[in-house]
Amino acid sequence: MLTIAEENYLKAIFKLSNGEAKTVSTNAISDEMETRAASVTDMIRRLAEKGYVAYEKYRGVKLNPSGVQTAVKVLRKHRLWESFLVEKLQFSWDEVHPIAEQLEHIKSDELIDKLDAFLNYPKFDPHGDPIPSADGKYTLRNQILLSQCEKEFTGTVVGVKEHSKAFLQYLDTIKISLGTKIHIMDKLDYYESVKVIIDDKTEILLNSSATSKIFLKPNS
Amino acid sequence: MLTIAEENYLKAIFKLSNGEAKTVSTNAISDEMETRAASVTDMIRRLAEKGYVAYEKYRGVKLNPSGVQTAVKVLRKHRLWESFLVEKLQFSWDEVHPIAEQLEHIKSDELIDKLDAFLNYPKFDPHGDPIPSADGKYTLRNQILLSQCEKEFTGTVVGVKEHSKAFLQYLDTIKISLGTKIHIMDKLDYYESVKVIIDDKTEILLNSSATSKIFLKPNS
DNA sequence: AGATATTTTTAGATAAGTCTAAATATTTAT
DNA sequence: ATAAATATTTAGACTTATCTAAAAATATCT
Repeated sequence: MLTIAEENYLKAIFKLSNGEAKTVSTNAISDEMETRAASVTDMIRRLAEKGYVAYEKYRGVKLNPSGVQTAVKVLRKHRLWESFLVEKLQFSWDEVHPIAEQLEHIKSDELIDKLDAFLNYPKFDPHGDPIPSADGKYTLRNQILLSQCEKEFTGTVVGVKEHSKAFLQYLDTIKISLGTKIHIMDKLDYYESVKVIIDDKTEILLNSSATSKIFLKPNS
Repeated sequence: MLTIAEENYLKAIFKLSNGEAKTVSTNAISDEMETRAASVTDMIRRLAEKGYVAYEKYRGVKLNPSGVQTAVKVLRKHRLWESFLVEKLQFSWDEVHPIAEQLEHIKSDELIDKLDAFLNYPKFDPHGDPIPSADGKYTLRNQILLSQCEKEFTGTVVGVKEHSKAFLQYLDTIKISLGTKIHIMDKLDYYESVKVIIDDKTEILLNSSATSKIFLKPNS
């Protein structure tokens, strides 16, 4: 049985390899997890012994199938719990991440499947991330970062890349949430700023720290 | 911040001292927690240093107010989660204990209070145990063990003392659950057996291993 | 009260997970 | 292609939570 720390490392490696079996460096993991590189090396050796990752000294680490499976399951749990917190307990989307970080490590397949059913098998969580089904499958949506959209593009917010309270509250204050319609009026050179209209109403200037974290789906 | 192990020790001490500030022995704790006495001594020293318990070498341990408060809070969480699992996720009462043992250690006051509200502030959990409110108060019901009832007594099942799957499934097979009416027809000497009628229908012989674990409330 | 039994504590070990500091390997830049 | 910079690993230490075996304290029994 995996420990919480082991699950968190697998989750981080999965995140850094974008879900694929890409090689990830020790430093990238230590950055992501806010630990020291030496700790990462230790843990990776343990995970390699248990067969969850393929590891070559100085060459980085790659998830094995069992590692991918575990990471996806933790992600499924995290996102289902976030959905529960928002849908059933009236939490706002900026409050749920740290609580779900704890809940995602509860061990019970029956629990997570019943929770899934209780929530009516949601496909996406409150931040727009896809929720893997019990068999580990999930669909990546047709989405594009706001920062990569052209002038005159119109789309709907379907996800965010960062889940920090600060960022999500900023989005709240400028009235951006999942489902918000965004039209790009202009792209400025100044700090890669983008002038947009929100829900056909408010005109606002967004800089790259926002536009690089907002996913849009093209409007039909 | 308390670790899971520390919370579990406080919970065990609370249970053994029947909620009161009674002194508990090292061995009693090691029995309850299925660890060795030496481990208990270690942990108790740590809890004493942090102020949760009063400890005198060779004389046992007693919860301080902060220890009682912590234990009650863990109990509140355990019982609310059990209620959630049964009421909302359709678990049966014999499945929820081990899952709640995990969930009771999730740290978030807001979570537990919102869960309480979502469940509509239940007073008792699926095993009939009282659920402490947010301020730590809870009511002990007027209840008596079946084994201590006289002949001709009639009462309603309001709680069970043991939460193991085996025991609860046994109660299921003999059609005893919370709310079941029980009338005592006779008390036999043989293994302290008791002859009862269940819900005015089924006559059955219960031995002490059952009667010492079933709480009844007198019928009016 | 003294011998024996029981309980509790101490001492030393182990595993997980982390750290710092130093050593080593790899990459980059001239 | 070699020196400098960067990345990674090793070595050794610490904390938490556990264990076993031995020592010490307390309780029990005649």
